[in-house]
This record gives sequence, structure tokens and C-alpha cells, in this order.
Amino acid sequence: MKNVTIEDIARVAGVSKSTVSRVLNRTAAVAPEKRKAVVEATERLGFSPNFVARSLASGRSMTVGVLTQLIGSPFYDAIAQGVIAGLGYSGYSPIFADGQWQETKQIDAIRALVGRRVDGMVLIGGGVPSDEISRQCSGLPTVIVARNLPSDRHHCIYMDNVSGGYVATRYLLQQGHRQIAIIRGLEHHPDAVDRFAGYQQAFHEADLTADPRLIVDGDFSAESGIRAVNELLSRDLAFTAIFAANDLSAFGARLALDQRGMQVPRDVSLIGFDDQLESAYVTPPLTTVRQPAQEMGRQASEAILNLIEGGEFSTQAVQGELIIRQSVAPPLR
Amino acid sequence: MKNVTIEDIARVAGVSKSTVSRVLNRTAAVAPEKRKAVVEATERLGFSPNFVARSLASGRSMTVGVLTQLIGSPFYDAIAQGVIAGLGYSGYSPIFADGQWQETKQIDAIRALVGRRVDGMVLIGGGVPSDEISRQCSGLPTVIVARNLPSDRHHCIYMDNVSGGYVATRYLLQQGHRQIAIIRGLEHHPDAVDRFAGYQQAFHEADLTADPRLIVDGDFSAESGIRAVNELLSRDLAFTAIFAANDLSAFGARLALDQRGMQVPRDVSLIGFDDQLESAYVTPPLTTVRQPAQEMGRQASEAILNLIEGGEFSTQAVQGELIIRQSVAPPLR
DNA sequence: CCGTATCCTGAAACCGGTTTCAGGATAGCG
DNA sequence: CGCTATCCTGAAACCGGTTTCAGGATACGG
Repeated sequence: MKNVTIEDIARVAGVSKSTVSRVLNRTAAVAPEKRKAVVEATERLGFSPNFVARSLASGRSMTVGVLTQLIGSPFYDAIAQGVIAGLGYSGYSPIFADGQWQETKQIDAIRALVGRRVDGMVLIGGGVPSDEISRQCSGLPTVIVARNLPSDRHHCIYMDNVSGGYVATRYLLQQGHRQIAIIRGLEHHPDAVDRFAGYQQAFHEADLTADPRLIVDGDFSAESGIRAVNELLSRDLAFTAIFAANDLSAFGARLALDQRGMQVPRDVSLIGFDDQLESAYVTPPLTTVRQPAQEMGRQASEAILNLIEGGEFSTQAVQGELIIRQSVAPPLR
Repeated sequence: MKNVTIEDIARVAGVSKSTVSRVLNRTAAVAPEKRKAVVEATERLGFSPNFVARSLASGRSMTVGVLTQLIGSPFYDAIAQGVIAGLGYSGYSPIFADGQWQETKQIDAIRALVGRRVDGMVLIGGGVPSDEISRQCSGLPTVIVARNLPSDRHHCIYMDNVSGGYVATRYLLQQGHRQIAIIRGLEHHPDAVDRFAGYQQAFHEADLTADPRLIVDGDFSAESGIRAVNELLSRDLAFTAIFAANDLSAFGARLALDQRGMQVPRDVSLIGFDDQLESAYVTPPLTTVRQPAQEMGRQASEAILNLIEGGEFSTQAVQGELIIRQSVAPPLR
């Protein structure tokens, strides 16, 4: 019942604690016969080292703290998954704390992780100010995912949302659309404002101006996609295409259009943002800008492992990729 | 730079380590003026206790191990989310390890978690044999989610998949369908076999027999939904409804039908299983059997917290709820 | 006023490992 | 053969807390 400790092994194998530790960690040469005795004792007693004690003694917890913003958003979830996958069998385990998109909770969560003496930190999204992060995580390898902090004290892996918004809009323009409605995400969410900036940039570059009445605010939810379309339709304005803040709100938009008897892409073209798992399988398969969420998470954990070992890393912007499926067509007339 | 320890506080406050510990944990009465001195010193030096040392000394790690099977399945992800949310601000943090649906990896993962001296364990899905679990987790509060182990040594929170499959099929039968195709999940996956059993039970109860040629195997993926429909169509059999293994494969099925020019629900009715986030927003909104994944995860963490405190828990089956939307209609003729 | 119960407090042991340090044994070299 | 370099090894310190234990101070009852 009682837990087997390194001391038990030492006694059984007839050596000292130090020697057992050396065998277990291959940290120094040990005479073959003693090594054998230790290995045998280890197996016979079914010993598994106490991680906690090891952490305390060695100063490394073999743990990476991950701050999530658990809103059940497919995009952020996918990043977290990527982080878990990326840590794989490195020996490090992820430990999670949740910020719920509230700054004070996020700071608390970071503190809790630091208190657990994590060896590295991955911050997914969130809105903690740059210098607060520096303060809390000083001396701790830290990678920030899906967010770009201008200061170069930080290591970020973020999506270039301006270019993503630009690419999506340009594609619609190229297809001949001129009245392009946009369903924006949360008003102050940096991703949303960047995508909107890209939208404007595309118009500007084509020497066109976007109709400001075709701009609707949303909150990245499917429900907000429905509301947005209903609002657009009630404004009684002509539009031939919709650029949605993300795939989820595109789904909502698609449904609302359907309920009004409008077909995608025949009557209205639709483009999303994210390329989440389901997007390839809705009808019609959704044209969208792919954000490599899983890969970003995976990259983040690789970066963190690298930083922990003393390596270097510099902020990386990843580019969105336009995924052309069947929800966009040239406007009818 | 150096970390502040309890000893520094003791020195500054002019008391002993023990007293500091007592103040911090409210574990015994301390004279008001000493308490004040300690609190002040704590704040002035910006002390935050070392969780690792605390864990080692107290024997509690304030950590709950979570075994996931990271296949990116929306259903399992939602459970994990529920677990994270349920732990909330209990002071316990979840730590994850991944089993990848491979038995040896799952056992390794459990060992790794046990080695970290987690105070409790949540096993999501997976296929580790019952007595292996007992062996690895003996003496450790353990809750198994989304899986039902017959032995009552275990605490399980699982979905009653037989009744879920039954409810879905009965609904289709009630609507007048007789040729009901079923896209099964992985052949040996217990969830899949249970749902299939429910399907058969519904037929049996209605004194009907299911056409075995309308049974197709899949693997819970959207792609497998597409393949299944194509296969059914190529077999040139009549069917008026499809019961898909899960929502994701229902999406695939829906897309494949669409590509063959068949409309849902006019030509073919479609019912899924899970009720994932997107299902309410696809066209037509998917009728499905709701599995309360998040709630199950949340319940699991509540159960684990309770067990850790010495409470009781007994295995719970949750019933699926039929969510009627618009993908099922009576057959045309 | 004395004996005892109660309340605080600090010293020290402890949790289970890692790591430093010093010493004994052996090997290598002149 | 003697001297130093190298290799192994165990004792002990250490990581930073918690908890036991014993003792001094104070309060209380008789």
C-alpha cells in the first residue's frame, strides 16, 4: 500500500540513495553490478519516482503552464489541442488554467501557474497587458499564441489577420462582387479589427469604397451570424456577398439566408474565417481563410521546449491561406 | 530575482517558519501582531508559496490528472472542456496526458499522471481494461467519463448509448420510415455497438426487422459519412432515412446526398448523435440525440472533488435527449 | 496562591528526491 | 614501486514547505 521510495530501493539493492538516483537518471557512471541490482529492485518493488520530490530538488517541474480562454470556441480549442499534441512525449506535461477572457481572472490564472513552478508558459489569446505579462513571467520562458504583442520582449506566434481579411475580400472583389457585407467580430477584439482593416485595404487597393451600411457587428457566435443577416436584410440594402468574422458566424449567416429563401452561392456568396473541421462538410462547403490553429499550438509547444533548453525564438506571423470551396460564385448579374 | 521563500518572510517578520506557515494556511491561531507582521512581510516581499514544496510536504498536489484521447473529436473535446470548467476555482488544476486511443499509450499516460502524484484522476473514454485501471489507480479517486465499466469498483459517468440509439430510431419509425440506413461508428467501439443495439431494439419493439443491407460501417469522421452514403447509393437500395453514428458523419452524409441531388429531409431524413455546437446551424438544422458532453465533464470534476474530500459517488448513466430540428420529415410516399 | 488547562510558539523532523563533497579504490604513468 | 589522475560511492546538505512535539506564558478554577 505504502509508496515505494528511492530509499527502499537503496536498501533492497544494498546501495545508497545517491547511487539509485544516478542509475535512474543516468547522471553518472555506476558499476555494472550495482546498476543491475538497482534496476532489479526497481522492477521488483514496482517503483515509480515521485515527480513532486524530484521537481523540488531539481528545480524543474517538467510542466508547461497553458492559459486558455475557455469559451468553447473551436479555434482556441484547436490551439490548445495543438499544444497538447506538440508536447507529446517530451516528458513535459501541460497544466491548464482558464482566463475566461477576463483580465483579472487571467492574471490570477497566470499567478497560479507560476506558483506551480511551471518551466514554461503558453498564453493562448487573452488580453493581459504586455508589461503585466513581463512582470508575472519574468525569467520564465513564455510564448504567446494567437496574439501579437508589439514589444519584442515577447515571443508570439500569431496569425496575420490583416492579410487574412485582405485575401478574403480581394477574392470576393476578383469574383466581381462590389456590395460585400462584413459581419465583424467583437468590436474591440484585435482579431476582428485587423480582419476589418484587411477588408478595407482590399477595397482601397481596388480603388473602391466599401459601403459603411454593409458593416454589421457580431461576436463570433453562430447566433450573431443569424442576427447580422436578419439585420442586413431588414435594412433593405443590396449585397451580393458576405464576409463573416469566422466560420461559426458564417454558418449562422448561411442558415438565416436559407430561411429567407436565399441560396448560397447563387444569390449570395459567403466566405468565412478559420477553416474549422466542419467547414469542409457543410452545404455548400465553405470557402474560408484557413488559420492553422493546431499547427500554431504545436509550434508554440516546440518553441517553449526550445526556449526551456536555452534556445532562441523570434516572433512569427503565420499567413492565412485562402481555401476555395463552393460558397463563393460570381454575382448573378 | 531570487525567489522569496517562507524563510525570508520568517526572518523579516521576526518569527519562525512554522508561524508563517500557520498564518498562510490559517491552520492554527496566531497572535494578532505576529499575524500582521507576517502578512506585511508577505506583501512587501511579494511572496508566493512554492506549490511543489507544499505538495511534497503535505502530500496533496492540488492537481487532477485528466486522460484524454485527443482525436480532435468535438465530443471528447467538449468533455475535457467541461472538466476544466468544473474544476473552476476549486484550487485544483487539471493536468493532461494523452492516450491517443492506444492502450499502451494510455497506460503510460496514466502512469505519468500517477507519478505526478495527482490527487484524483479523470479518465475520458479510452480502452484500458478495468483491472489495469484498478491496479494503476488503486487508492486514487478516479472517475471514468463516457465509458461504462461493469465492475462497481469504478465510478463512471456515461451516456446510455443503447437508449440513445433506440430513441433516435424510434423517432424515425414513428415518422413512418421503414428503410432506415445506419452508419455505424468504429466496429468495436462500445458507443457504436450500443447505439446499433438501440437501433435494433427499436425495430424489434415495433415488430419490424431492419434490412441488414442498410448497415454501413464508418469511423465517426465526416469523411466516413460521405463514403457511407456513396456506398449505400451504389448498392442501389431504397432508403428513406439515415441514422448517423454522430453529427460529424451526419454532416458528411448530408453533403454526399446534396452532391447527388438529394434533399434533406425531402428525399432522405437524417438524424445524428451528439448535438455538437454546429448542429443547430447547418442547413437544415440537424435533428439529433443530444449528449451533454460539457455537463458530463463538469459532473466528473465535481465528482472527483467530492471523492477527494472523502465523499461518495456512484456510477451514473445520463440519458440522451432527442433534439428535434428540421432534418427529419415523414417519408414522401 | 497553587495546580492545571489552554494558547502560542519555535525547534526539529519530515516529505522524497538531487547534488555536492570528500574519500577509497583502482588505473596509468614515469 | 610510488605518485597522481580517474572512477565510484556514500554521507550529508539541500529544495521549501508542513506538521509534530515540547515547552513557556497566560488564564482559569478552586
